[in-house]
Amino acid sequence: MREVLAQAAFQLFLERGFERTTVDDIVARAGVGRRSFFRYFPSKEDAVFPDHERCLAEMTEFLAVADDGDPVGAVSDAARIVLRMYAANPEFSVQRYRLTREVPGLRTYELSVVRRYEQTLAGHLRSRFGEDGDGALRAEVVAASVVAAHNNGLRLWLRSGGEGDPEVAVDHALALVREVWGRPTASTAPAAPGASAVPAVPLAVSGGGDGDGEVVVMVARKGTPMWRVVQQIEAAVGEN
Amino acid sequence: MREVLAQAAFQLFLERGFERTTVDDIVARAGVGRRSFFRYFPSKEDAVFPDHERCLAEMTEFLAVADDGDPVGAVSDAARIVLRMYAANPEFSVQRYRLTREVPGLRTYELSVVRRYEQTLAGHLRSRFGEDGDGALRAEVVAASVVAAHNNGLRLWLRSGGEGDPEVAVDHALALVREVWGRPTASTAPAAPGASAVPAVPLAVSGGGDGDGEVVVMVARKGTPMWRVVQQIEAAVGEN
DNA sequence: GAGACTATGGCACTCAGTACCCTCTGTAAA
DNA sequence: TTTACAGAGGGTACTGAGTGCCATAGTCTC
Repeated sequence: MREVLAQAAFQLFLERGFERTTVDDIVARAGVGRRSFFRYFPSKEDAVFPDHERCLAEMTEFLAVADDGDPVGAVSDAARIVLRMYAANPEFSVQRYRLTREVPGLRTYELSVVRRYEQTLAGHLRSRFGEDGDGALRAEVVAASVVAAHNNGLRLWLRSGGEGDPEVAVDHALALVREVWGRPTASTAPAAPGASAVPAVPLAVSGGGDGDGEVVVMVARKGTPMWRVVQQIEAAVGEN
Repeated sequence: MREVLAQAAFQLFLERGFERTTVDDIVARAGVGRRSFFRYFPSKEDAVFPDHERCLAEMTEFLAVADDGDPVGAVSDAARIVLRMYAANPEFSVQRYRLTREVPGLRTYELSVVRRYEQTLAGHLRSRFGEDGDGALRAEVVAASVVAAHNNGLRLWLRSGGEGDPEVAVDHALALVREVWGRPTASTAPAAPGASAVPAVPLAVSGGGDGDGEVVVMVARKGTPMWRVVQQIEAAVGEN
């Protein structure tokens, strides 16, 4: 029923445009009563994004059981859930993308959906980073970065007409975020030449009198990726 | 006229709530015809944010003449224009914030406004970073980060009831973004204790045979803020 | 078969937003 | 002084989204 309505609605949106299609048109084609439409979709816009609710639930569930050791990695993987939803129906996704670009109401609606994803990610990061200090701030900025990177890669694929693998563009975009915000794991971070062969060796040397006067000497090859340097220093200096 | 309508609308929204106030109520209180309302505001929501259009124009103008040497700094300063608009009317801003939090329709509307700011910032960054390669990607991620940081600081101030100076929270939030995405300048970066007294001393020592085999030794006091460490290393290792 | 529960349809209503046309006022040309 | 014009505001009627309420039909339970 829900499926029938969503398909009828989408067909009509493509044929006549979103605004020139009334709910009466939709229910007429679907062969159901008008009242039933609003039982399945709270608004006309919802019929265009019938699967986001499910996807959001999936993301929430994923994050609930996610590995705690790498929060940024976890939210990046969570973002990939959305990507896979789009990739599961390339043709539909591309058509919807073109439709959404044209209709201001749909663009606004999509913003609210994206915002819910972002808040879900931010909530997870906040619980890991801690509410105090800059925890909440970092959580929101990282979540926004992940969403922006994901959407950049996704749009690249959508604009191409859904050709090829969208994962490559999104992986690349997310990697850029992780380079600055999080510790990449071996599975997703590109192996940097030299970095694994001659890893940076943090070496703490007791210097002055008080604890805060300690001096850290860090050695790295020139060409070592910045994330790797930061990773090592943070481990030695201790998050400050 | 526009002002009269906006004030009448806002009064009623506070008294009865946004959804329980009709446009007829507003024009009745303002003493004008219903048709006039929609001449000045395209929608009921617009009456809640009467100054964003002007603010967006101001931001666009600012970026057009902004210093090109520090794009991230320029968009951060551009974001502060929005902050100052809020800070100019603390009472109004706080009341509107509380109203917006309660009404889903207003939240969605605000998202679309924020999105336009973000795209303005991203457009400026894109023109500086270049469209090719990761330029567009970086532009969008940085713009999203700046907006998220700005909004975090702004919301902190709004939740406090508009007490004190909102600039401090926003400056701090934006500084965090600049620590990872841009080079902080002396004026915006907080002076870290110890960092200025005993600055990190990057020291490049030629190591292996080829240029890539060079080794960088970096010395810093324990307690040095991470952004300062990264800043020094980047200067020595050279952006990689 | 009575009662309860669920899915669906129908009807009437509110209200945002728009199209069209009206009046009024001020201004400038003849 | 009259006429022509323009622009601000007002009025009316309409479309269409979304909601509340009730009726109906199928289904399950006891």
